[in-house]
Amino acid sequence: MTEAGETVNGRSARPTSKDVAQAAGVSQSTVSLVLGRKWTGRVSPATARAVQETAERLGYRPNAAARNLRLGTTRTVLLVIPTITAPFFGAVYIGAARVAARNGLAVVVYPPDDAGPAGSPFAAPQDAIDGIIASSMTLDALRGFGPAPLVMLDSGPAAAGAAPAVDFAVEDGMRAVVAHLAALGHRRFGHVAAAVDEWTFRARGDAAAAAVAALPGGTLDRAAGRIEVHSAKEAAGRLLDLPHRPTALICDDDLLAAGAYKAARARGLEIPRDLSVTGFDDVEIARALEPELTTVRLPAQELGAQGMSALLELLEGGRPPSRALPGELVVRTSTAPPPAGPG
Amino acid sequence: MTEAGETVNGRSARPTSKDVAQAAGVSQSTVSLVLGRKWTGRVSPATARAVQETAERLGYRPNAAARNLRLGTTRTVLLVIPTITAPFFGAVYIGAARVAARNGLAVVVYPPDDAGPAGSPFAAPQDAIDGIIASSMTLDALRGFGPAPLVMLDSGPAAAGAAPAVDFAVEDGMRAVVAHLAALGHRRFGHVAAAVDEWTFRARGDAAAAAVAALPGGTLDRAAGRIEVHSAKEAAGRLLDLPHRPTALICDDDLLAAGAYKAARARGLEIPRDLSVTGFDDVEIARALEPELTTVRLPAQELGAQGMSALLELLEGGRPPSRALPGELVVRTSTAPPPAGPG
DNA sequence: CTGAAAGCGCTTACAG
DNA sequence: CTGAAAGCGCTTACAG
Repeated sequence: MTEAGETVNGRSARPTSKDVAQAAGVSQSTVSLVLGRKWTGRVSPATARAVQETAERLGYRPNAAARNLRLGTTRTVLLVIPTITAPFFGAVYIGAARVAARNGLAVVVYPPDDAGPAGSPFAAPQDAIDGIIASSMTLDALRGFGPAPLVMLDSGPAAAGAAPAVDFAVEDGMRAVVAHLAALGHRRFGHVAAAVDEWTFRARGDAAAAAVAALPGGTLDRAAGRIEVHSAKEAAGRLLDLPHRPTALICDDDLLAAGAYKAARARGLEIPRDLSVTGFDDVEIARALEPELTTVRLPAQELGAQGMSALLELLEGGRPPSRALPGELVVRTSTAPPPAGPG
Repeated sequence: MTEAGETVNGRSARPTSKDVAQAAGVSQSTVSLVLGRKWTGRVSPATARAVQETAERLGYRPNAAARNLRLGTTRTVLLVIPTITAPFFGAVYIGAARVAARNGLAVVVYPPDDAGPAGSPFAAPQDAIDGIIASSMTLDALRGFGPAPLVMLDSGPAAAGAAPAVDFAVEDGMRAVVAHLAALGHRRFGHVAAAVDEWTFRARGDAAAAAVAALPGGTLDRAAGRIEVHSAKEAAGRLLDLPHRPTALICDDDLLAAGAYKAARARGLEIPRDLSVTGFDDVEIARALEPELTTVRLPAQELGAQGMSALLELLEGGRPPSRALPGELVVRTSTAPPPAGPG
């Protein structure tokens, strides 16, 4: 291993544009022009080729700090997400990072854990960024970040009014869930809600309520839990212990559905024979559950990718339009007609 | 929203140390000294205080690019992991990022998805980093990254020979699993192996084989699958279809165990009555499964944290020792004595 | 105790 | 077509 700062023969191990210039017998500015792809019409093709070859041979890579200082730019953007451990946000990150890298940008994730920016012991990276993409939060939570080009993801119309936004059409997804269950014959629903004050969950809850209300004879009870298996089990249990218990549990999230499975099993209810259960998101756990979970697939990676594209457009002075990405109902084996009988 | 480069009253919106100097009536070097905390004995306390107050009032933050250029440092390190979507690596990231932030370092994750560095379309971020932490890979996979201070995580003794390393004591963990099952009375084991050529999985497999071999009457069959539910189900199924089928399935990973659950259910086997199953890692899915999974908890966050600490030490010229973090057997309800009978 | 100056490695007018 | 020079905003000898 050779350390970055090490010198070989009294010379810096990492060549600069000056070194390339010297080796190629041209001026440093010519090197910069050529490698910055601004040479056509200003440098002869032969010289350009020589410079390129010399740079390649010496393994030259421009110094990012110098470039950033000169240009007043950092080529890095901040991705603000509630948590990186949830597979959903991992996918958002991948989508964003992929588009970013294609455009020579780096993505730094913040905050690195579940602690919010406020009161966080973490150094504030917002000093060295060109823009911000925030997912699944309110504009309010972004106050600590100061002014910077901003794109909001999965944050609803309020955020969309203040910044270019990419959302999911979660209401459509939820309506598809209710329609699917209604078509199977269900009328008594339980909503296992995420106890998280975010637009995306309010929208899911409102859409479920509206869709059930539009159903002749439809009823909906609700219990909220944290997005965590045991809290969800407890919430779902409350619904299942109702005197007139629901025949279908609509969960705001796949992990919540895992908790609903536990609550059902604890009561000797078999899914989907005695109880139908649905999730939302379609993360890996949906297919790990037994029976596999009927859920709404949210294109998380696409969300990140489109968010980054919008930020890129914003950075270039454009006005990217806000948009909504459709979800897709994925019917698996956790849903079936309600049990016949007195229910 | 105000863009970073915007000017107000013909003046750059973001103050520099020169602005602070002018406002405080001192030289720019004094500002730098004071804010860099190198002023004691060189600047009078009164002046220092005045500078600090002025900087605060103007909302001054040093320009990172200028600082990096001058210092030849970037204050960012690369975290190279196989994938960010696996909850395990999310935890590693959090641990590393937490320690990094406490020391004013940023962490950039690479590669942003499952594609390896080789042939990846992603820009190479290794041009602007101070060091690298790589988790769960071979030194070989790091060839593209050139020389940089390096710490290896969860990569075994071969890596530890070349760089400071933090590993898990996975062999101990696997021995604890076998001992636990043996104490329950199991003798016929199946090993659902991860089809991943990494030290950590080879070590798990070898430790399981050795521990079972040391058991009077112990037998071990093996089947490998990708770390993905359906592939795991298929691998576990092969083991369960053996003429003399195992009474316990030892899985290299919790997700593999989820597949084993499916294989068992598909054959009408009830866990743990007819079959015991164990996992490894203790990620969220372990508790989402029904019954909850007996597994080995690997302190992933601690791995990231200790890795970053080691890198910090390395960056300061030290020689951090390699070390191994103990796992912990977590006994839940997926393990029980083997069924009595001809088995 | 304080300031003027050099220089990190780039990009980009500007002059020729 | 090519080069000399300025300057981005810092840190750190150096001079006083």
